[in-house]
Amino acid sequence: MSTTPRARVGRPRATAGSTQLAPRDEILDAAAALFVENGFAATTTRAIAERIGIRQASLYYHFAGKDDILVELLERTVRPSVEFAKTLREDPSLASAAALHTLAVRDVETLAAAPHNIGTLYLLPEANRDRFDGFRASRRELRDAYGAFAMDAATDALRATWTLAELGAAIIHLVEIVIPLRRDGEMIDAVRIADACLRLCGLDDAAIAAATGR
Amino acid sequence: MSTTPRARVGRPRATAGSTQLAPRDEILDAAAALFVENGFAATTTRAIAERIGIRQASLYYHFAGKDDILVELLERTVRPSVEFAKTLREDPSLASAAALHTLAVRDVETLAAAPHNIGTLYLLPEANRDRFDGFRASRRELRDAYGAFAMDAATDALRATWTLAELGAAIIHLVEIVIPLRRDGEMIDAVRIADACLRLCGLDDAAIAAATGR
DNA sequence: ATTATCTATAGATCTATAGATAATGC
DNA sequence: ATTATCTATAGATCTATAGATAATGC
Repeated sequence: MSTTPRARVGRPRATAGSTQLAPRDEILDAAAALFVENGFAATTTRAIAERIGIRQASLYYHFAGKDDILVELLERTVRPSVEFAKTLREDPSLASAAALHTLAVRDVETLAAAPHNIGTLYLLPEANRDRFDGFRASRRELRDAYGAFAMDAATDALRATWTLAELGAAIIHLVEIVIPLRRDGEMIDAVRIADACLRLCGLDDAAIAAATGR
Repeated sequence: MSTTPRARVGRPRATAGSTQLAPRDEILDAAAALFVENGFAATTTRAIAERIGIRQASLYYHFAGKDDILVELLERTVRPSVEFAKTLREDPSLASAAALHTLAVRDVETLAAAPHNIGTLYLLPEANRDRFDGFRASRRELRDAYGAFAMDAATDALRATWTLAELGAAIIHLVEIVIPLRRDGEMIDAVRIADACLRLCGLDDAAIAAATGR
């Protein structure tokens, strides 16, 4: 019943560890776990390689450098959210408050389910370096999507005192509370966090219930 | 009018930079700025020393190792909050909701005003290492103080579904949203964040107004 | 004598490159 | 021929220690 393990092209690894993933994905997975656990600078290329059973130098066949591994991890993690936000913006039947709530729930659930609590990478000091400005641009895009929904949903009083970028930043960080909470092993409730996002916009319980169809 | 600069004990520095701070505090300040900017592992002892105009090896007269600098920074940053929480708990005239709000406002303001946005150190992956368990214990103490106030102030429905530690963790992370917001240059409003902490406990606007005497 | 610095350096890394090698593909 | 690994290593660090030195304190 077992499928014959198809031999791979290229010189075999010294330690034959069977894996289903493509080598590049193995590296990304191992690096993610280690970056989250120890940080970027403290994670050596040797540690990444050892975790998947290859030699340190072999990493460089798949990535030009250690930075490039983090670049790809950050991009892969943020991109689905940006794209989901885009589809929500294009739905004319969806009120802003409902869109904001939907986006927040989706993001919280994604962050809560992602392997290795990979959202932690957003909090690394290195993620703010210029080298990773592709990621930072995506992040700004997501922030502004949150901000646009929020400004539209917010009460007049709030709209007069917050900018779109400020409100977006506050909400995105509220959503990302799930990251440290998960690290601490605490309970996560996507709807409760999404509700809090709407409260931040000045909506009361009745307005939240109306916006979310409860 | 200028006070005569009093000569210091010990061999003079190669580059005479005038400073008011004790050398130990100079080191802590420089290290804080660099740890926040680049992270712990990426900050070299040489970079810290250069920032204050001493040789790399001279750091070791004041600290046994790089870790000990971070230990002291973390402890110094969290301790005032823990102590303030303790004084609030000992005040019998203060309702829990009011105490929670007061503590949150104070913490947000402290984090917002601290040099170098030093609260960022809490987010470093290294801060979770065993080596820094003194800090982590202080942090748990603060979390549980928040949790105790919050559980006491919360609605029955909430008390039935959250543990003290969970609610404390959620609130402390909500307070600490100020750290990334400040890094991004966004506006900070301590009262708004403290209000959100009470909303997280299920209090409505009227209850929040009552608790904070508005 | 004490203090706070300095110079010099050992020993342990760490990243990335060069070039060899052992598979499969055609 | 192509692919994906391996071995070996250069060059650049980085932390921490040893011991000298230049001030003040008594």
